[in-house]
Amino acid sequence: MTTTTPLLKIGELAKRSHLSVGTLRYYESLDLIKPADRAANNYRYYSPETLQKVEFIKKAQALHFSLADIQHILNIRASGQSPCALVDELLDKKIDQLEHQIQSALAFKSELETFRDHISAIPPTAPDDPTICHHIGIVSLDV
Amino acid sequence: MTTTTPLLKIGELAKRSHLSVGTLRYYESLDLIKPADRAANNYRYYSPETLQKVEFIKKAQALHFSLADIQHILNIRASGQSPCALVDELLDKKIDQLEHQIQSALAFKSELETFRDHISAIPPTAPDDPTICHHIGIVSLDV
DNA sequence: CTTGACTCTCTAGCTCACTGTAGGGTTTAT
DNA sequence: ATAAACCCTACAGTGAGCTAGAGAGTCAAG
Repeated sequence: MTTTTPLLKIGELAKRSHLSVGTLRYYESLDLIKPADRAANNYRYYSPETLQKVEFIKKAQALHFSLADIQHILNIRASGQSPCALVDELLDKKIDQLEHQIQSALAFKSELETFRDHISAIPPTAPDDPTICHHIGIVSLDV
Repeated sequence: MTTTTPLLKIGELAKRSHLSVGTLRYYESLDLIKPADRAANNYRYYSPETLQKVEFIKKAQALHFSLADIQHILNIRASGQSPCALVDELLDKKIDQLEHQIQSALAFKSELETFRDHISAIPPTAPDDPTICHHIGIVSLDV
């Protein structure tokens, strides 16, 4: 009693993956997925494993991997190797990037706050003043 | 002894502002600046105040205001009003946005770190494993 | 046999702040 | 007179990840 799992048309795959048909075709254009078959009508027919692949893509995206990263991971896997080392490396990189982002956002935020405090003591630029806005006019970004 | 300050050609303005000629023309396309005159040769001739305006734009950009924001500020100024209130409001908004960014980056970073620690205990996906990469396979982002 | 829901390809558009190129005209210095 | 250096317009391209639309073909149900 072998249940033959049928191939999926793109709409079906879209429904199950909660991605749009357009997105799936876009992924194909990036060689992330490809249909197991193209019937005479030129319709895409996907093997059910494609759903796993798409879920993988979504999970990797949730980790903020780019589609290019994901393509790379998928290529390694397709060549029969384990992509885990790459994944770990990318993960480390992401964490480092986040740390950088956080630090510079913190620094910039405190700069802006200092700036805001500084300008709150300054009256608004008068209409006949040649300056556009003193509040910005004084920016040197060391405040 | 009145020194008549001459009008600037675009290359001169570019040099003094350390912006490219292309950028200045781009700013004109966004109505951020415009030449005081166009001579018979169709060259742009800028009044020296344009340099102040361009410096203003650069300072506002340094505060991470978008060109659309800047255009808005400039329009208010051009209509004879003080844009300072708008500037203050935009500044507050930026600070709030930064705070949000920082918080979500922090949260996401600790999520990634937890995830990394979690997967470091898991062996790499074997080549004959149907999973693409266990390290990502287990992502649910509550880890 | 027709209607509606699907599918296809190809193209363009979105955001943002530019940069680069092609194909011309103008000015300045020698 | 000529060559370098400048100026002009108009359009395409960048990155990321899609979305939307035109125009056409296909399939299943009633």
